[in-house]
Amino acid sequence: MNYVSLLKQHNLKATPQRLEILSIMHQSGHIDIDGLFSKIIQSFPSISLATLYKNLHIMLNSNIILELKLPNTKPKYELIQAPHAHLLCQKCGSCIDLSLDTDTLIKEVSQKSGYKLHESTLIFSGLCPQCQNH
Amino acid sequence: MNYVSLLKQHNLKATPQRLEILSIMHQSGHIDIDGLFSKIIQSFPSISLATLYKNLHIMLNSNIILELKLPNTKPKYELIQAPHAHLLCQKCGSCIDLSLDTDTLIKEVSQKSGYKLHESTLIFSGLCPQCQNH
DNA sequence: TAAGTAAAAATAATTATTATCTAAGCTGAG
DNA sequence: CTCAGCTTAGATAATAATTATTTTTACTTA
Ligand SMILES: [Mn+2]
Ligand SMILES: [Mn+2]
Ligand SMILES: [Zn+2]
Ligand SMILES: [Zn+2]
Repeated sequence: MNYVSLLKQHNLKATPQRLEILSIMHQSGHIDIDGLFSKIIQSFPSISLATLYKNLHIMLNSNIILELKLPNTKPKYELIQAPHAHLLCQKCGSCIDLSLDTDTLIKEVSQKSGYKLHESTLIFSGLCPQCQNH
Repeated sequence: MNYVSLLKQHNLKATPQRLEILSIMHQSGHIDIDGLFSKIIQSFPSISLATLYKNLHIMLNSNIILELKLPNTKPKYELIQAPHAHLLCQKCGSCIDLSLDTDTLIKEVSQKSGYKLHESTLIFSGLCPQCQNH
């Protein structure tokens, strides 16, 4: 994926810092502000949390990334892809994607409730396969 | 419901402040820290946010109440009842309960993923019936 | 090149949350 | 009943998290 054009599509300058944020997110999948900071500071030693927050907000508003509010932790950020659910391990703290047919679920709930629904946040918490053997 | 015995069941003292917190939550359904504070201060003018946070944490740990992390707002708190999903209106900000068979959903996801799941957070966002007519 | 713009950097300010300390209230042993 | 022990509210301070402001740098283009 070409992040330069992704940013330009949203009328945002493709600065090296922003490209690195997106690249880190691509590698990490789901990452919180501190994880992001400790990684990006390696290539941009002078960057500050303020710059990071600023860029996260800008990219959130442009719908390039999304913010995942999870129980018991700081919010995590990820690149926007197809809508999906999340699996959380309460022991090791891992968070992984779960492809799930959110569309039909949303339609069902829309009918049932009378709401005109646009999005869903579906988080399932428990023990991942590894953590079950301990 | 008798909040005195509810608290005692969890080995917590049934102080007037805690009882009032629970009573406000019962009336309000879903309420954030500021809403809670502005209500409770009417009956307990000397209470502070610190006391409020302290008691929320205690009751969260005892599983008397739960914390709902919603997009774009401060977390809301509610009494623990049967597991359910939530409907969020992006226009008026309302948050209401949606009874939904979370059990079968959890079972499906457990099978599919290999996780041993204990709980789910299901939030649907969109427009409530009222807000659709504007 | 000079002007205009957008973003990074540096810093300050604000807000949100947690920690510490003291005093008050309840409880149960003697 | 009374005192010691324990829990909590209240008061306050400290920390953490986020946002705002200002200055500097870099890029674009006329
Ligand atoms: Mn994801
Ligand atoms: Mn609810
Ligand atoms: Zn795990
Ligand atoms: Zn509405």
